[in-house]
Amino acid sequence: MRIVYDVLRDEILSLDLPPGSAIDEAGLAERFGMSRTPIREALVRLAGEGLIETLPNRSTIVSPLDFLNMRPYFDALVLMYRVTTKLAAQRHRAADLEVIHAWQAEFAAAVQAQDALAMIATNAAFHLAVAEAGRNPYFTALFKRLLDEGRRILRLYYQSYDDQLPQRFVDEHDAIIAAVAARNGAEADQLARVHGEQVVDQVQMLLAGGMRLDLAL
Amino acid sequence: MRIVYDVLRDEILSLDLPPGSAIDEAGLAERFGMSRTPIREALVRLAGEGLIETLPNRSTIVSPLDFLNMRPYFDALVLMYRVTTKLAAQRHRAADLEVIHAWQAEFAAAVQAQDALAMIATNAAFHLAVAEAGRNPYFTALFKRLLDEGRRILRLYYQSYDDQLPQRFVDEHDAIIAAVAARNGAEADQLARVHGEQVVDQVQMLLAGGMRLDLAL
DNA sequence: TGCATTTTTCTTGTCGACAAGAAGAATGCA
DNA sequence: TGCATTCTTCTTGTCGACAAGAAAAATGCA
Repeated sequence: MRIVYDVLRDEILSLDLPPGSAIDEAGLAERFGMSRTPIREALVRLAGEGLIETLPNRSTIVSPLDFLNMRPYFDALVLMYRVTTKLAAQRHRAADLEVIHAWQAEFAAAVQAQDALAMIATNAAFHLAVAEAGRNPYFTALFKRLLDEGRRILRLYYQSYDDQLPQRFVDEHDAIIAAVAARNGAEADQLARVHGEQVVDQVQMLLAGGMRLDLAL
Repeated sequence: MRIVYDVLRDEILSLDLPPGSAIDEAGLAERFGMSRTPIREALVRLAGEGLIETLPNRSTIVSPLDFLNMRPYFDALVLMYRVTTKLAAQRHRAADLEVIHAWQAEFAAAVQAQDALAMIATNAAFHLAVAEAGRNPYFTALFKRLLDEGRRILRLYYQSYDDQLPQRFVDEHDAIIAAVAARNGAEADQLARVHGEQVVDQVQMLLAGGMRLDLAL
């Protein structure tokens, strides 16, 4: 059922269900007050998105986070930052900008309030709104998946600022909005690249250092 | 069950199940000699990949092909051609080149034999092998999905050559292999771009023209 | 006691049957 | 006859129970 899928997905992405933990169908069935059949359908969907891994005839577990080879993840993330922003500059319509502005306002508010969880959510929503304006469902879908996967990783990132994200990020978002509004694809691309690489560098520095402790979330 | 998923997937991509046609669970259950439960699981997986669309409490149909807005599809395809080839140049290992060479040989043979279906399959396998050498599962997954989706579209393309693909494509593959082997990322990127855009231009010419007839496949 | 083998016990995978919901057919009324 | 409403019929969604398979426990033998 839809509900089961949504709840489990959120619990996985928020690390309520820690990576590697086992998933018990019968238990979930009891918890949600329904039969195992709809539970299994939700699990199949989650497996399709790579959020859980199902060992045949054996247990199914929440997909582990692989902190060793994150290079591919970051490469993909930065490229999607770039391409979706560039496309937004080229293909956006007036109404799109309103949505983007709205999310940027919420993001700024979250930064102001030093609310880490809200920052993660609104930042993702901001960039997704930009991606939507680019009108390429293939890129948007991959980007969404990367941002979701990132919810499990980026949390470390925000913690490195002690729940305090620099104002600079808000400014960069504003610059991106300006480039998109001006339909300047090259500029939008460049800004998105810098914006993305900044996140990546920071997280990699964290991982290179002794940030192992936080993984026990 | 795995088998059902594979068979249905192939029938959809090969247009044996035409876009828009209805899918009957009970019928499939009888055909595969099993209960509806495993059938449904296969359908959920297919829906997750966008190959079928399921109207709640109503019928489920094979996803229609949208020939009007294919721009996003082509944009994504060309970008994935480029980025996977470039990464292959940067990250491949010796063993990867052997696999790539093997598929290129099969592709050349298919062109020689003027076997359109084999061309489609081996061309996709060739580019996927290149993508695998790039070692970015996010890009590879999207690329695979685009190539699969392309099996339903590209067929038109190959028909435009009357099942006779120019030798030029084989040569371009060779050039790509050379750039990858030389670890020349920029060159690989450029070659992949031209290669991809060529396919796109050709298909778009077909669609602009009166190629509507073939859609009744 | 140590190891191989059997048995038990879970978990997952599959089944047949029933419930729910929607589209279309049939009916009744003006 | 035309239209709204009820009823039928089909398809999908869910259920509880059973089958299959794997890990763990127990047993037997040296």
